[in-house]
Amino acid sequence: MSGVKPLPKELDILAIERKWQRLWEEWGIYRFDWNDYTRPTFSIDTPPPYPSGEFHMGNVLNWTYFDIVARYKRMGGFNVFFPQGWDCHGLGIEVQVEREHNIRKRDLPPDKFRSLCMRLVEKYIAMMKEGIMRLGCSVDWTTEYRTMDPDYWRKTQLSFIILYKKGYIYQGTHPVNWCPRCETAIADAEVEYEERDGKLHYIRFPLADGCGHLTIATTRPEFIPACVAVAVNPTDTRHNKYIGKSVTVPIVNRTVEIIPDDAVDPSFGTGVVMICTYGDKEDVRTVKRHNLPVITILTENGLINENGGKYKGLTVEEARKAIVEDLKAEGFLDKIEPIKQEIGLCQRCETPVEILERKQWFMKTRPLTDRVEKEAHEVVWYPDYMKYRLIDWARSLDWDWVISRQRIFATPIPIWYCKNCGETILADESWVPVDPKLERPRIDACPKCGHREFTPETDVLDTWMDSSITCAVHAGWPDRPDWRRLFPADLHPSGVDIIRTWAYYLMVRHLALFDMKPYKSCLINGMVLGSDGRKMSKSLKNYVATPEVLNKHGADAARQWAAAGGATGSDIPFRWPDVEYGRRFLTKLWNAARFVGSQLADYKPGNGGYALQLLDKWVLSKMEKLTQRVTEALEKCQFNVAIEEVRNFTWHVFCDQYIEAVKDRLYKPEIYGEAKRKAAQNTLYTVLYRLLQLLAPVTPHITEEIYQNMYAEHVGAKSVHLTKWPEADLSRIDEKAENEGDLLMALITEIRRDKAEKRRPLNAVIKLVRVYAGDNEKARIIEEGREDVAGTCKIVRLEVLPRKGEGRQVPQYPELSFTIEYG
RNA sequence: GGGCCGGUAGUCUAGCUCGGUUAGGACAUCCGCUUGACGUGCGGAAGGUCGCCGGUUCAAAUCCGGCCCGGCCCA
Repeated sequence: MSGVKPLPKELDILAIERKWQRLWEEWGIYRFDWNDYTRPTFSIDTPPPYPSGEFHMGNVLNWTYFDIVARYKRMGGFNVFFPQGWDCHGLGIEVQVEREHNIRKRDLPPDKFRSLCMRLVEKYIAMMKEGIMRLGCSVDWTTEYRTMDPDYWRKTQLSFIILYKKGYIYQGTHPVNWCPRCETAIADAEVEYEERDGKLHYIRFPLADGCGHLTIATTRPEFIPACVAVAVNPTDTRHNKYIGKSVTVPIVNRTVEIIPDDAVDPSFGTGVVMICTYGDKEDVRTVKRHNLPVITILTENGLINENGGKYKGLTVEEARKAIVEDLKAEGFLDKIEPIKQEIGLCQRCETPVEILERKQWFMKTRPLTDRVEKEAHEVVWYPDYMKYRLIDWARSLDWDWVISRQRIFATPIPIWYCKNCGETILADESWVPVDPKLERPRIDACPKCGHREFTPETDVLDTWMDSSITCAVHAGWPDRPDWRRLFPADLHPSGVDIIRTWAYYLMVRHLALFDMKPYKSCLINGMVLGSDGRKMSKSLKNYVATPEVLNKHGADAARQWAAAGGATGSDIPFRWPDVEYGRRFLTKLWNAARFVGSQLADYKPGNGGYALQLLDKWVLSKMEKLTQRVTEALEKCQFNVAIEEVRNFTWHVFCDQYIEAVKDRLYKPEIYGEAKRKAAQNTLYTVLYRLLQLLAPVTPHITEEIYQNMYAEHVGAKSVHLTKWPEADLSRIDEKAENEGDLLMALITEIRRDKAEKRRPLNAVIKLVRVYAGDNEKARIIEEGREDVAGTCKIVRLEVLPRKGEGRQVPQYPELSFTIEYG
């Protein structure tokens, strides 16, 4: 075996990244090996992203996190399963298709509309896939799937059928969140809240007995036609005398009862509120508690219906204005006050959400809440406190999960109804995938009445019904008999913002389906903020697009930003200086490797014949301790700690201190001897390799490039990413060598400091340094390292005296001092 | 209103679990140096009441209590 070849001077990081991305894929080195039963498996529940068309910096953060885990685990000897899918369905795509083509979903036949959606999704997937690849993620692309494909429908529908049969799914008429623009029900998790300026209206409701009136306060006067009661707090002495009496609702002249309700806040408004069906979620609770009637006054597209009388056909805003005018004219309106109010908005289109009753499909989730809490405690969370996001959310839910949507681009609900008797026909497990709108059930006649005609369920499933079974689907369910080998997933990664959806829905669905938690650990990433500390968004003009970052500094630099930007789980601002620092580190590492390579032309790895010097032992010992710290940090998903440890060691301990200290030894074997030179060569070769391994999960491209040039032949592994993660060699941990080496480094540093203060170049030759070591022991240590000290500082004559003396003190060792005579 | 997270040099951040080095690092700033890997570099310097107030302790950035200010989630 020949010596090590030097690296080229130029580092074209972008070209290197493209090259290795291509070769890794060609070699298929990230494929999961289904036939390997020797290594333990490690499965990652990659969240299939919603194809927005943009692999944004938030995705970069997220994917960097779990790609680091994947690479670390792979090197740790695991058979890593790293799948990648696409969560295609949903309102977002529909809304975009409607905007792009200036149509509404009902303007086209459903399958035409659907194919427009699919075309858009395909375009977006291609763009995002490019982003994942350019980031250098070690995805097993043979696993790629799309939830909009019939094969995935099959799995979603199968899970629906199983849950139906287990009694988790029911159809019912309950109030649900409703987006009047999208014209569909949406779940609690899809409602976002925003504080807006509203108005509080004080309106007189005459008492039915004619003796005066009560003044109610409401932000939604347009709901007066739907008023079914007026409520006061029973402890409110101003109003509780009216409980049981009646008031006349203005405008509609309906008489409603005054009811007691603890939920009324006496300090809000007048302490008298009207209960409408439904102005907000509190109305829903009150109506249920008191068994009040329901008057629906909104149509599915948010207009006032016939129950609104003369206001029929108006929008909510128009109706509000009109009713306020009428109240004013009739003298019922006392005053209007400005107020801050939280209003619910549709997550996808930001339209204010209403509450409507309409027949919907639900999944029972609340009976599982205790179980969810128990299992959440069994999961290992990174960071730990994030488990409470899940638990608190689960506890806060007061409605079951509405899983039907009145949309098109989604998985169909596999249900028909008998045209005669209305019997619900559930698809058989063998029928799926099926679209009831295009196929009839595979039975001759209704089992109940014998009728032969059926109507399809036209509602479709919430997209979260697709994406909340990924842990099982990734593992191979329902097709692989051995799917429980990869279930539960070892790691579920999630953004802090989607714990309430993704982590939660995964948990309830898998518990309901398989009575088992879906993931063993949950890795949380924070949000990416703009450099101004606010959430990154295009409208705030603090937005940075991923391709701009990758084109400028490459994936390895961007990944360092993601890994080092902050503690795991915390929000991370995007900072160009961080990326630039990452880029400079790559250059530094490259140059260090280039230096090492240039010194190893005659070096044969593993040949021995060297005599390790104090500083060699010093750096090797520190390297082993570094290995322990990095391993420990990665085990705990503390990526920022891991990368900072390696970068600081590489830059400062290895490059600035060790390499500088052994240069003279390397250059002048005729003075110091070949064995000592070989010791430095061996140390350089060993430490650099270790650094490459420790860095490989974070900066996979540059470490591969250096590995392939300098180590592959000797080490034998096809890729640095297939080498075995280093275990610290305890026999090399040498406290004595570290302490003694620290003393030498302190002395060298202080001599350099003297040169800096005297305005002399660092390589200025010093005629004489006289060291007063303070005692025999320190004198011995300095004698042992005298060659490296003298060589590094360019000292012609180095005298070491064992006693205390005059001159410049070394701060860490006050009894140690020296005098300098420059030439 | 409730819950959670955070408040450390001009900026960002580590350390806090388990109290004890001179509170570590990056960027920016200042001074020097073209040193046979690297000026995308090297050496050096300056910059901190660790949010505020109390408590525990020989000892608090770290533990406890209260308060103030940001952020997030939920009512």
